[in-house]
Amino acid sequence: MAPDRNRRRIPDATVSRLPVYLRILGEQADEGVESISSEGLAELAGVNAAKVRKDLSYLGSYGTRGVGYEVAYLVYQIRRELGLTHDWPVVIVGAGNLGQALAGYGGFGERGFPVAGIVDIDDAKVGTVLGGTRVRHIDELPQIVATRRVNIGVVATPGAAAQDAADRLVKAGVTSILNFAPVVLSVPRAIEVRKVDLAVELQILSYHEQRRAGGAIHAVQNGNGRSASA
Amino acid sequence: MAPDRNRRRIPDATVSRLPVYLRILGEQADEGVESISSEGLAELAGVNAAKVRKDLSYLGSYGTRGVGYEVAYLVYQIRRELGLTHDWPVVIVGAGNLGQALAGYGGFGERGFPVAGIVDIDDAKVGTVLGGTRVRHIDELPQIVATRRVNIGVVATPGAAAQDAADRLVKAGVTSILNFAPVVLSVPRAIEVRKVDLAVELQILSYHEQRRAGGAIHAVQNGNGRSASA
DNA sequence: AGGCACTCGTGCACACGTTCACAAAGCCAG
DNA sequence: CTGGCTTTGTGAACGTGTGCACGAGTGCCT
Repeated sequence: MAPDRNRRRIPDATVSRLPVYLRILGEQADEGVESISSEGLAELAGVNAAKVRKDLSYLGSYGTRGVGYEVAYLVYQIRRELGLTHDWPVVIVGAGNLGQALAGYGGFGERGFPVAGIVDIDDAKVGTVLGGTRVRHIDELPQIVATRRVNIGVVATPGAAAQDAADRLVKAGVTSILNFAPVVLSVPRAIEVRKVDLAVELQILSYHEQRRAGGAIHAVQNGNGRSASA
Repeated sequence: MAPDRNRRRIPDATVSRLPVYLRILGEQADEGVESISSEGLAELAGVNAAKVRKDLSYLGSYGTRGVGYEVAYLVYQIRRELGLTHDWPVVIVGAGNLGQALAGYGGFGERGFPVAGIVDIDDAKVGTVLGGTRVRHIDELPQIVATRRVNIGVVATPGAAAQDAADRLVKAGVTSILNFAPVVLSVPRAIEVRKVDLAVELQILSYHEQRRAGGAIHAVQNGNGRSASA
């Protein structure tokens, strides 16, 4: 059999960095770079070189000592591990401000996540066209999920409607959800949920600003010493 | 002096959960709930009760044993700790799909982060009105930041323009940045950067989907056992 | 062929975060 | 006032993630 089949579990922290490496490697490939060292990649990703090596070691030993990593091969391996060897169509629930922006944003399809459909509960919105996709009624959700083989749903509704949206997605057969609504979704254990909450992000920044202002006499004034920040 | 002035450092993990508690407590207050236990709050936030207690203990001892926490007081304390006692105006760079959605989304101002301005480098977009705010040219950024006392900038440009946007924000005097562009920003150490990357989130979901499909014979079929997921 | 410079892969120690478990503290009933 | 019930606050154990430091390969140059 193959040396080791994919039974190794990759730590969450690593999984969340692999997409960053992948994007950078893609850019490097476009620029004609064929080989890259852990230190070079680390610099571009804004992380520690040892971390890069450890992260990549979970995929297997795909580097060459004394040389570095072959960019194209590494791209292939990361894509394979992340399941990006084929497209994952997504369905968007909610055609408000955010849903429209998401549907209109081309970057989705380009990166392997084509919008299979966008639905809303409001009849006034149904029928309008967003980014080449016609808004359909939420009752058509099961059909869209089934015929387009959708596994990933995006909740882009107001908070009050989010749990209902999630329930419908789950019932329709979706197994992963990306939630933009500011609520904690309650779903069966087997469903993977990730949350993006703008208010939370801003409040975290607010905490640091407040701390800066309220506390230290040694208010950080030193302008320089650049550091890459994820 | 006061028992202990705010010189305790709150762990990052806790800071990122406080906004969630805050929102839930606000909702509870609106429903007339006056007191809540760590277990009740934990349930609503989808976390462990011990974690809630430890998180809240970093703010001080604001609970009452045998009873729980007084909702209104806790709201006040969390808001104070997060620096939400006053508004933090934000400036948005980039009036594309995302920038428009952010400006149009009312929830920003409501939560204490009014949009002080939105700028773009494209003259064609300057002058259009989004969510009550007129788009101005990016050259006006320093003026907006100065006159409106803006500390927080939002980068909503395409990837290629993001570093320039960040540079301009920093030069204008912004000290925190929320970055939606899929690039690692290089900024002075003193600047706090948080990143929101949709492609990364989707790719993480893809990883789990791929794992589900490729691996286990014991494909998780058990429909129930609800769990709250952040 | 041998030595040297370079870079990966990883064992190990440390830091951070989570969870358990329990004493301390408050409330209430009788 | 006492005893019992509830819930907080936190010490301690555990698990996960990070970063150093170094052995082990690899390629290049002489």
